[in-house]
Amino acid sequence: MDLFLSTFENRIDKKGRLSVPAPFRAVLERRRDPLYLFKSLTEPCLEGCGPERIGQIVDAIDSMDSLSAEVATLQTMLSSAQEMKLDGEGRMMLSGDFIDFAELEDMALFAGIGRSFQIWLPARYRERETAARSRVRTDGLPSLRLGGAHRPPGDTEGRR
Amino acid sequence: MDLFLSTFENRIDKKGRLSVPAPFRAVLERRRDPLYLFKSLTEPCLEGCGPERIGQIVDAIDSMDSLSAEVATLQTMLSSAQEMKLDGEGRMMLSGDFIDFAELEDMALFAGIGRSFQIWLPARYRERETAARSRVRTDGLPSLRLGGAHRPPGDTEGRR
DNA sequence: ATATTTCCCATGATATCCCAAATAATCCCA
DNA sequence: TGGGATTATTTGGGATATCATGGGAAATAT
Repeated sequence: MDLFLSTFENRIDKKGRLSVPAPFRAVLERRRDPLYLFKSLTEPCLEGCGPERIGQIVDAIDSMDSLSAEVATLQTMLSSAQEMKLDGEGRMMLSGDFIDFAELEDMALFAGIGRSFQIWLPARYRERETAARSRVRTDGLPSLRLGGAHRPPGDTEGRR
Repeated sequence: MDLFLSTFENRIDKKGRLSVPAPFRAVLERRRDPLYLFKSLTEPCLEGCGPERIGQIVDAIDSMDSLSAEVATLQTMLSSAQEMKLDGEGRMMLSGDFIDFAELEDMALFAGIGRSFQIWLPARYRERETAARSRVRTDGLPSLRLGGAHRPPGDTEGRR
């Protein structure tokens, strides 16, 4: 299983170009997948993924009550999604809308989170990471029984 | 079942390379597993493991409410995780982020803890080990029943 | 025609590869 | 059991390749 992991910080040059980290490009190229970006629903960052994840969102919407507010919310994810084309060096151009949404300046931080990744203003990402780590100290670790074949509580079994 | 056991102390050379102890490499090679490192959530050290643990975290995230704080915590783990590529001599390159986080200098101590291992600044690890042992004297042993095996009183611990 | 995007090549920084030296562990025979 | 020889492992350094970045020129759009 190849995943988006680790973080990378790249410069947005004065033409607005941004290199996608080579390891992330490698994941997509191995799968011959194009890259999609969309605005996060929950945080001031962009989300990046391949087409299968977009498909999951579409499927999730199809299975819901089409009149519900949740559907309208999820649809905004899709309507903000763009297929990104990369130049020969693996760079993409971010639209002004994306830059404004994530409040990006001259650096962008890519944070791999498994099947997708996020793009943050570096300072903002670090704040969030610090917050997560201090939460561990107060609330303890998320219940993950490492080592055994355990499932986290709330897992009703068979995903996907 | 082969496990990561014992401790090893290796030098970080001026290029930032660090040999993975041969016995640890042997465990991974037998399983044909790549090595992953990530920043510990609870201590100033790095954690090393195989892909199964990373997969557990990815699956746990998928099965949880994506708005929960726990998910953010687990994402922090993944974002700090890197698949380490080893050179022909079994060395890996530590990123500046890893070195800063664990406050490593020119030596790194590998501590095998079964299914995973940790990487510490040697002096810090020894502090912690001393503290753990003195806790045993003041607080008594943690409750651990090893399949009914008894330890004769005075046995300070099972080193080989 | 002017601005913006895309293509192409150049460059510096850094990671990777490859071979060699130094150190530590193991073996083997007396 | 000792001690020298052999092998495994760690460490070092130079050469090579990869990658992020920058800029000019060509292409496309406004």
